[in-house]
Amino acid sequence: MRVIDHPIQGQLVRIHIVEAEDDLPDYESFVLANQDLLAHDSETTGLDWWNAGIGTFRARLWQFGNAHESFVVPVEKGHVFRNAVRWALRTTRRLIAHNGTFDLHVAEVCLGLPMEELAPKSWDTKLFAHLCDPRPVKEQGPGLRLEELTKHYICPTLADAVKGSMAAVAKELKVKKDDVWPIVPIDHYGFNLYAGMDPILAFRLFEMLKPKIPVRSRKAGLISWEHRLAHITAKIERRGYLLDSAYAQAKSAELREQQLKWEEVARQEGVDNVNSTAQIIAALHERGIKLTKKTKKGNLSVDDDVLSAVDIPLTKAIIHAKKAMKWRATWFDRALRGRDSEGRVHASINSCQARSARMTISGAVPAQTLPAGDSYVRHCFLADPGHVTVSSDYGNMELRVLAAFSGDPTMLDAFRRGLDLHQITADAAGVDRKAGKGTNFTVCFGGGWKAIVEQYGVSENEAKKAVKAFWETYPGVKRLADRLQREARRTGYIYTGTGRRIPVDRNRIYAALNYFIQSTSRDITARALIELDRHGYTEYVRLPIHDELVFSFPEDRAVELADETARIMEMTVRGLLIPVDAEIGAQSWGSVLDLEASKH
DNA sequence: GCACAGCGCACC
DNA sequence: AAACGGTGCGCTGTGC
Repeated sequence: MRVIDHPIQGQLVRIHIVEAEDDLPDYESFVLANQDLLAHDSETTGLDWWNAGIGTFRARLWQFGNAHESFVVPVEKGHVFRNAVRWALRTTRRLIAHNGTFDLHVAEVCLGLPMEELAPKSWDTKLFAHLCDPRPVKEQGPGLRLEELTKHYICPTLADAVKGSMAAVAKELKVKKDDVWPIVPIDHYGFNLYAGMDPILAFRLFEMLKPKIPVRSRKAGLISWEHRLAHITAKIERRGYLLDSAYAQAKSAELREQQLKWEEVARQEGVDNVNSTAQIIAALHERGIKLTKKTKKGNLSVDDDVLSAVDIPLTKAIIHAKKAMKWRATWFDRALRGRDSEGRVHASINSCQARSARMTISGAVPAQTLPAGDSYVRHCFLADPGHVTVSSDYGNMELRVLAAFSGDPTMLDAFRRGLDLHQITADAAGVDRKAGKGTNFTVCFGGGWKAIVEQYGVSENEAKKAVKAFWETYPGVKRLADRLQREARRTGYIYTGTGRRIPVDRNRIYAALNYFIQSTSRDITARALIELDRHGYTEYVRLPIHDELVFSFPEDRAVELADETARIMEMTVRGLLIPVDAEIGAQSWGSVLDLEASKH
């Protein structure tokens, strides 16, 4: 057994490195003495846990610890060590981990411990951190990553030292940071320090964060609620989504051809690299074209809007080449790269991520950003063999949430009687429906007339009229917005109906209404996932996308299952129904879009 | 050679 | 008085 003593704010903590079987009795004593509550973490060769079966992914170390002491076990050294870890995970009554969903995947595929066994007794410090303060570092928050939280809540220098230790290892081994994990020697000091410190920090964070969770959030049961949700999204990740590899490969090749063709045109027109804004600006200036639109940082912008307005072969070539590249790389190639041995792709679902607690979905299926306008990309995602895709979405979710919580009579009446809310806004302002719709959405986002002009191409005059009319037509919304802004100004926070506390920046008080609407909507979708899980439907869920759930149902029961799940998803909020519409497609996700399009 | 900021763009 | 909210990712160019 090797020992590393390392200071945390002047106090030494001890990391025990298990090297041989002889070291296991001490480790076992430690686990037994701490079996009521232990933090754990795993170090692996990468993040692609779904490749454990084909041997390209494996667990290397597993660590257990409390606030003062940890043990690092070399699971890759053989079954004796794997068994020792499996035993500890089973014996411990309560497990703490940071972003523990990942470790649950690893425990399942590398140790054969079902997620269903460990999840109910697991606490995730990332969820605790989010309930305390969801803001990322770049928005003056503590962040949600372990290093960031360590820096904010425990010790800034320690966070840098631990993070730096792996950076130093990468440098020493002359590889990129991301490539160090599979090759770093199992007994490397920096690696062991990094690994052994993790559970100690997670344990301390847990102790630190638990009392900081707002009383209202705790009383509302948000802690267990978020954990249940995280375990459901982990099961969705585990199931994965069947990829139509032949289709994806064909489309990737097709787009590559288009990309090369248009890049060649751009080259002949004087732009070697279509992704270089600098080259594009230079080429346009050479042609005497004046650019005026600026980026956020004040530089000249050459986005799609700007380029589309200049009708010459060069801009056309740039637009087409960039789009072909983006679609190929971001959708098809990414999905193909992420396939497991059965041709399925596994999204990474952060169940509680944005300031509003909205989920984010990244990795091989960036579900939330797949092109929605046409079915070209979504065709590559398939329901299981013999299944069909069903997409169930909430109708006007955010506006209904706004109506329900504001209690505004006009808005409530419109939804109850099935009237056209966008037209109501439009009529009140004396503008067309497009401007009315733009106003309804933009106000929900906290925007003003300028934003409506920008995004919906409405005239300045009309936009101003529409915003004024909005607030006059829906006085209940005004009252809700005012109340939330007052609360935010007074306390720095708003609370949602589910007991969630959301920080509101002083210089963006107007965002309070949007945070409320967005977060409440997220919680309605989250509630649906929890209820569906309770009824045993999670195996059919492929993805949650804000106000929509995508299912794979057996074809012969699709109608029945679509209906049952839609009824479970539906929710009445303060007397107003948030309805769900289930669209049944063929096997591919894209087919749902095609069928919808053919109806209209 | 790598990390990071900035940009542009896909979505709700 | 007015105020556009929330994301992830591929690429370039810059700075270390």
